[in-house]
Amino acid sequence: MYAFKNSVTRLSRYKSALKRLKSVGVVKVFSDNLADAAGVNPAQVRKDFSVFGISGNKKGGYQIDELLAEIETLLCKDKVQPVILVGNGNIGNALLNYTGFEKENIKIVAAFDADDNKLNSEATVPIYSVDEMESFIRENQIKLAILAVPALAAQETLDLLVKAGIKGVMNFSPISLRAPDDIYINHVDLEMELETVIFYVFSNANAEGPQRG
Amino acid sequence: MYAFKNSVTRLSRYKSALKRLKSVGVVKVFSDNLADAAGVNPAQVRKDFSVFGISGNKKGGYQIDELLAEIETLLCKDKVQPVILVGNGNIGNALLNYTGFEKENIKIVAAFDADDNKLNSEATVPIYSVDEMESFIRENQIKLAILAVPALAAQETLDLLVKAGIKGVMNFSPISLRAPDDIYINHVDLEMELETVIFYVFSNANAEGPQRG
DNA sequence: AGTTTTATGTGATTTTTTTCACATAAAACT
DNA sequence: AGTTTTATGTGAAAAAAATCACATAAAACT
Repeated sequence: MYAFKNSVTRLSRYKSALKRLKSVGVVKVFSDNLADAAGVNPAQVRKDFSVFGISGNKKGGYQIDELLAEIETLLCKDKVQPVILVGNGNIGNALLNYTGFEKENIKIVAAFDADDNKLNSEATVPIYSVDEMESFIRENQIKLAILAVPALAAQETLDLLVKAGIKGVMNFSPISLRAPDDIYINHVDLEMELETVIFYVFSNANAEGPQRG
Repeated sequence: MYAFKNSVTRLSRYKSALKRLKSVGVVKVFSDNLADAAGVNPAQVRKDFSVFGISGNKKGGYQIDELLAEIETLLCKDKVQPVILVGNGNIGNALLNYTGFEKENIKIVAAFDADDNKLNSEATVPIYSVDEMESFIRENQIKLAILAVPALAAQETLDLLVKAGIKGVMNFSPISLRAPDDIYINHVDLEMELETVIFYVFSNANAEGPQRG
């Protein structure tokens, strides 16, 4: 349903690699440099750029500044993206204090929790009651939410978010959610990610080639 | 390099869906029930099971208990998996207090940090100096690590982990890491995940069908 | 100005992943 | 016991993703 998702995630990875290269003074990259820095195949880099209409200079590679600008435009980094956080538990709170989003022009503008003891409308990022969530979303026309509530509350919270006008969700709740087709949900499942690591470390699924003698 | 990675991550998702179904009293599932609960195609479920040698009953579907047991064996859930956490910052600390791992038989046995002010060998999960990390890994034969250190320290920390015998890493540091082929690294990039959501919400890349008019 | 070099951009190819579709076998029903 | 029903398991087909390979054009060098 969502086309070239891998290309989009790689764009993000290229961006991060480019910033790193830029920070050490590099001005120009070639597809193989960048591929190397991003851990992919050089043809993949060029193909991805082709998909998004990014072009470089024959023989001259890509000017990092220009390339970054094009990628950042594609990733909507030209203005601050306001996001709300729902669920101020363990993970939610870490995300609230996470400095990584800000440098990517993503700002958590408010958090919401069902537990009244956690509310604090005076905090740098105010924490309001979920009862106020729907009106906040509507009034501020928020389109993005980070969902970090317990599994049991996840689906109903999502329904509420969707009803209020949220169009994209990063979901940390350990449950697959249902939403209309025009809502984009990215499920970040920490247990699953770690279990995948465990599988490859302890299974012999990654034994190379055919087993011999 | 790592075969059927998607099948492995789906296994994890099936497990979680099955547990949920079990918790509400369901005893038996069919490939289409499970597919529905896990958000995939029924043929995908059967194909995945086929890959891992899991079989059900012709016409009778799958007994949840048996199925769960088989999946859990595949995912090495028969014993507690000891993991170390490196980097006790914002994200690291949230993971330390995250209750989700424990119910999956994953236990963070120790944490390490470069900042001496954060050390606490008396805590439920002791926090030691990184200087002690290598010997801890060797002595306890730890194979799994969660890496949540700042980008600048990530590669050298990884090198140290690998040298000490770590074979699988869940990496939260916002940088792609280099490691020998026999080390499995799973990169969880929070900015990237959120940027992907932003892309699909604000680009018109997901407009349906060919543009008309 | 002409030649050589070199890295892009993209069709073609290969590989991987997903889905289809149906033969098969077990259960349910008569 | 025989017939029908129904869901598995898997080859075959389709779709998607990654990689190859080369024509092309711009830069560098003579």
